[in-house]
Amino acid sequence: MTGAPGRFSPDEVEPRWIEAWERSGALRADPNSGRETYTIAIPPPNVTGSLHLGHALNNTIQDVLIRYHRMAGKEVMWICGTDHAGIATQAQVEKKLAAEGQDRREMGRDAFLDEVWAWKDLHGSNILGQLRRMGFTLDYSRERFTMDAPYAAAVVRVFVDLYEKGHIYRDNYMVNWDPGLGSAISDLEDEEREVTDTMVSIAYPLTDGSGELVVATVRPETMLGDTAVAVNPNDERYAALVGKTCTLPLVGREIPIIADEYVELDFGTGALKVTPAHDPNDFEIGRRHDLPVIGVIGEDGLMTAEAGEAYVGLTPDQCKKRVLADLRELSLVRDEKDYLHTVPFSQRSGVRVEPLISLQWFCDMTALAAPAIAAVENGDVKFTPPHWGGVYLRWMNEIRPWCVSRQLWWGHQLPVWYRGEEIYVGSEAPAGDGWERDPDVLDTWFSSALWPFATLGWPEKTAELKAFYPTQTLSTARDIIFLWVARMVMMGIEYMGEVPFSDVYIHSVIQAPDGRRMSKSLGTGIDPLELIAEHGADGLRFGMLLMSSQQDVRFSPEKVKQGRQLVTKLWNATRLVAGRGGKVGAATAPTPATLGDRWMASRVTEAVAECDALLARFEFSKLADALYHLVFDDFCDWYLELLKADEATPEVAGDLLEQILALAHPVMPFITEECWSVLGGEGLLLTHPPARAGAIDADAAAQVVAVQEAVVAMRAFRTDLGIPPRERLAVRVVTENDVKLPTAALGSLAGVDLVEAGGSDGELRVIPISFGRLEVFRAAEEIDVEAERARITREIGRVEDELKRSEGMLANEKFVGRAPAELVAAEREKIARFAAELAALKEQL
RNA sequence: GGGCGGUUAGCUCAGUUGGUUAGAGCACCUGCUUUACACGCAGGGGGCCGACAGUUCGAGUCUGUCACCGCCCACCA
Repeated sequence: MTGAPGRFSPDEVEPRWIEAWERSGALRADPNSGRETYTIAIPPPNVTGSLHLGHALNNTIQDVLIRYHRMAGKEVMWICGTDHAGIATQAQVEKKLAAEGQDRREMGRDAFLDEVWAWKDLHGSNILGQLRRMGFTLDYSRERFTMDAPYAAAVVRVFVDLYEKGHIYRDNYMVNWDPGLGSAISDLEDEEREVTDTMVSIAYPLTDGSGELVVATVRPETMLGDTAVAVNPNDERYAALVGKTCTLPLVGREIPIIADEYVELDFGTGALKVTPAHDPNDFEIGRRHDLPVIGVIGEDGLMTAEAGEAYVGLTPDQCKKRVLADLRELSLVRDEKDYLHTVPFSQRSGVRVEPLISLQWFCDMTALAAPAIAAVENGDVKFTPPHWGGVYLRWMNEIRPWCVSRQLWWGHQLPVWYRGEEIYVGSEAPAGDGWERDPDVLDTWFSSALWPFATLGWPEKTAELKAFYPTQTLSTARDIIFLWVARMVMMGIEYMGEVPFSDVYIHSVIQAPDGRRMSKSLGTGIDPLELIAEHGADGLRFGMLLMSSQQDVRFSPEKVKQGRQLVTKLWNATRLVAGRGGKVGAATAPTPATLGDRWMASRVTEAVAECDALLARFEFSKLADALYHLVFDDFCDWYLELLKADEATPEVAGDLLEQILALAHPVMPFITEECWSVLGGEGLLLTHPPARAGAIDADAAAQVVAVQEAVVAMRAFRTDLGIPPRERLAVRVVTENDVKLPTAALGSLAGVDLVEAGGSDGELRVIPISFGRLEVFRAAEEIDVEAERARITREIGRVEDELKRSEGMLANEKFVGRAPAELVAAEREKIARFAAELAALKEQL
């Protein structure tokens, strides 16, 4: 045994079992076993990342499912691996280089990529080590990485294929440009922040000298790229101006005044300056009216030569000030006021997103989306909780082209070559001289989208692919439903002809205890490794499950502590059972003979059914709660007390504990494995058959419930009257309605001596119970009259309240007339019982 | 602006198809060195279930309105 008496040291015990599980070979999936398979593909963590609470929760959920199905005899495969995480990883390495005074542009692409690979080799095993420490039984022997050669080949193949099918194309389009990163980012990678800008009204003189048109803008610097002014076609104020031109101040360009429905009549001045190069809406207006596109902000985030000599090279902010000063000098500023609005910032670099027109590669998603929409509508893919299916469908039904190119170096370089105006897309460089490969790489999510089948060897027809695709369950947080889940469904259907998973479980997001998001940068992060050090991996796993929910929850360390306490409890229960000769691994289940054994066996049966049902519905917090109460309340508080009183047998106790350990193993693999071995278990609980469900023994259950009620009533009686727990009391049991009260059990659990009628000395006190009464005989001098009066008075008050409530209900004619008859009858019965109790109580006063 | 989720004990959360007496853990109070466990055992206090209105014999549960919190989508310059 390990640790001080009553304690259990996870730090000493847990690492041993991790080794044993891996050594056993049970984590390696066998595609040829012929057994029914159960597969989960892990959401691949960032290769250089480290474990956070999101991983702890999500992977605990997956490990519970994996272990549960493994014990159930399935061939399980938990696909293991990591993601190259283009932007995040590149940023980490660039930061490190910057600290050393280096810059990737100076060192060149090849040297930089060498650095990233070196970084990956150094930090790449970190997170997998941490996942191991949590006890997660991934198939580590088949670890995959999204940049491994075979995986990369699959990525290229898909890109080329989508290009050949006409879904992938190159286009000038407005993208979210991240000037900090120097790359386009997808519209899923920005976030809104509130900003107070100045809304400026600027007068644009009409070219014919007949007046001016005042436009309102928060970005005066972009006026340098204006190619029109738009008004609403129904705006009577400006109707006469449509078709005329005005002269763009500072630039002198003559630009048309056009009518477009997009312009709001009642916002600003009702006249909108149109800058197709720098605003998504203006870009659309420009396309509709065939306006020229003049880019005045470059990909470096600075003003271009197109902005004019006076402004080139300035930042947009500097330019804004200069433009405003120049306009004021010309007396063209008509109004300035503060304006609070939200604008997009890059989640990646934190810099304000600059909408720019840029030549990028896109993937049209409409064709791919159609079957993926159907798959959710017809239930091939089922979301839990279900409303996320609706969220998925709303997004899919309005899906937009996906900008798949990123101006990064770390990632899958586009399989695209250029020679002059020629474009070649293929897995190898085309023949001939002068071809240059596109330097851009693919959005990381492009490769992630292939995860469920590329990890299994696709496009080769591997045994693994045949055995383990499609997978069964995908567990993830909601923030990547669009980025990842939807795209996996689309790609899975396109390339495998089948959805990649049948269930998507969306778990809650764990917030910081104060309700803010958990993040390192906010300082609200909590390190799972510290929690493991303090409470063990089992405690953390249990705590995370208890916190898991359908809604977001705040992290509460008490839940982890609760898990730790359950670990300790199991450990101590095991010591007791082992100390009395209980063992596991009986060839045939011992027959429960005593009442205690029969009852507990029945309870275990119920618990097994309950846990099966909860797992099938992904109700993990209820699963953890059910295990907790099974162990604490039923097994320890009642059953082991019955065992001590010889109302249960060690043989059965060992067997029932075995079932409980098997039931709890998916949740708390370490402690259950340890207890199992202490109790003489052969082999590993890891591959043990699941907890056995026997029969429900209603008779035993009824008797134990009766004992429990009587024991609790006795204990309360003692407490109220200040009778020490050790003082034996003489009690006579009187039951009604043929209820059999197992008196031996009652005597030992309540610490009383049972006596027969009339034979006892002392004063009689009556404790009412639902099926009769307990009569307590005590010597007059031992009775604390004050305490007794207080107790009885309190009881009378309680019963009177009940009586009043019941009578009130029955006095209501409508209730009696319309409520179901059995409810009314039940209420009448209650009245009779309360009245009898009340009378008995009053007699004692 | 649209959509989704939430608001239950001091704290973190459960509450099945509406049934009248709303649960758990932690925290709190009172006992207890009961021979597995003080990371324990026993007993106990604590809630007008966000507000208002409605449906119903009966509402934490159903309907509507409102308030506040969170998230997603769209992004009126």
